[in-house]
Amino acid sequence: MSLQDLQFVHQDCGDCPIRHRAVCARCEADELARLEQIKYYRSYQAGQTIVWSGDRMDFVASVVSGIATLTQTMEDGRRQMVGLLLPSDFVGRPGRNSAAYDVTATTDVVMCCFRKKPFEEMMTQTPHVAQRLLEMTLDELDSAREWMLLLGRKTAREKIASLVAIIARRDAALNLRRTKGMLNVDLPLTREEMADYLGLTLETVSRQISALKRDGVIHLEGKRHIAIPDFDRLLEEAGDDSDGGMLA
Amino acid sequence: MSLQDLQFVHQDCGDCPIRHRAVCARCEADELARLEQIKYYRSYQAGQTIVWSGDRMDFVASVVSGIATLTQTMEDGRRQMVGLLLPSDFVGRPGRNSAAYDVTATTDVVMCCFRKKPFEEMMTQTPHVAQRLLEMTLDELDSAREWMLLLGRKTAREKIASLVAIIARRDAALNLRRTKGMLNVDLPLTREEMADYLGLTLETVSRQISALKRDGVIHLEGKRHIAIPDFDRLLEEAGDDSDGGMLA
DNA sequence: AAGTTGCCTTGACGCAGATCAAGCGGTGAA
DNA sequence: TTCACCGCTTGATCTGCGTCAAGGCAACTT
Repeated sequence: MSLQDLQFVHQDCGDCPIRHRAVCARCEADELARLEQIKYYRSYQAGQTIVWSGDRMDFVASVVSGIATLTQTMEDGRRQMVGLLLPSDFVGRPGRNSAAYDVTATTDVVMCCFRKKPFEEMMTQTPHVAQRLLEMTLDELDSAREWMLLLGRKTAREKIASLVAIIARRDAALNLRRTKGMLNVDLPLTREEMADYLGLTLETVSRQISALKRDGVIHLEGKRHIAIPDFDRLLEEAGDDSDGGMLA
Repeated sequence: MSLQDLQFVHQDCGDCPIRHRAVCARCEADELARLEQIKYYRSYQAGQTIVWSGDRMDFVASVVSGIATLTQTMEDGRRQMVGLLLPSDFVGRPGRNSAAYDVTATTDVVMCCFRKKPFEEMMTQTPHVAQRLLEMTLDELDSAREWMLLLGRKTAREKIASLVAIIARRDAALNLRRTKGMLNVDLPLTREEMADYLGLTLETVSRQISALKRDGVIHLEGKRHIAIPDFDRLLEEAGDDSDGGMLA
């Protein structure tokens, strides 16, 4: 554990989010020390599969940089994305040792891993970590349930608008970027990945993006960059009843 | 705390599942005592709403008997069920004090409640409870994600078959009922509730149930009772790749 | 006995989104 | 320079499920 690491720890953002979010927030030096001893980093290239569904998984991890996805696949190839992992998101499941879905790196990804056994042991001794993990898991459960509403009941147009809004919100939580009063968003996903996320086909995704553009809800710059002139309008298109306090 | 209660505690099933699942499994008498002091029971009638989305929710609870549902509703009335609470399931969210979805009693329901504040305090002192809760939440997250695959990618027929399989499996975990080699299942939901769960309309639910019956995948006895002659056949119809070890 | 209500089934029809297919622009390799 | 490939767009057509509508059955009320 270098001095550099320690500095990170006592700033409000570290290179290893789990350390920060689970432990550092409370600045418990001994817990930190224990975590430091069992952690290691791994890198993955864009497109690379990190874990296959059903594989033995003997670590838990936290995304340091890049974007990874969780997907489930049916025998005939139908795919559904069930989670999007952004930096600071947690993956892995204490108390189970095989993965339930494929984890794939969408961009180049760096993960901060902890071997599961020692991590679990540490959890039994440091309630803060278990509690923090519980909070994070409950958050994920909430967003999974929001996603169920989207998948089950929203139209294609609403789905696209929701996705853009969600990405904008997540982006904004990190660094809000505005130019000329517009909210700017980079789509980190291909049309096909969006389709897998939204339960649509890539053609429908493309058509609806074009439609939203035509109607002035979003502005397209290139294929992956979106500007949002009016966030409330977007939320209306998404069928959401509130903006979740993002711009409050 | 009555003698009766104590007896339950040291049997392998209590009237209050959280006590059993979170604490009693490890037989920690003092944790139990603390839980006992802050718990109380509440009953709800079939159809009654337990909490409205957005309401202040100052307790967490565990279902003792009956069936409750979690639903989200859009302004225009489109509804999506996002969870089905069977006995022993947990509801409520430590660390947040408003409900994120409607909780409704489908049948008469008895809940074992804990006021949130003291429950949270207790959690900080007793790592077992937080850990058990984490495990339960991770399980819920897994099933939410399985449900996302269903909502996003399965056909109406597959959705119905999946629902029947899931209810059969849950039922079986408690008490497996077979007559003449058949698995018997009572549907605890109306057609409309099934539709809200599966992201369909009640007409489609009805049609697909009829179709599965016509094709011999299920036998209907009355409107709510189903017999399954061949569970593997049902799973095949559901598009699942394994039976999750239920009959192993 | 007749009417009401809740839950369910079935039919006819229309539409949102899937499927099939063609083509475009950018990028990298030969 | 040409070719191939990938990600994307757009058009034409098809289809599964939603929508609208009618009616059946069982339980309950008057």
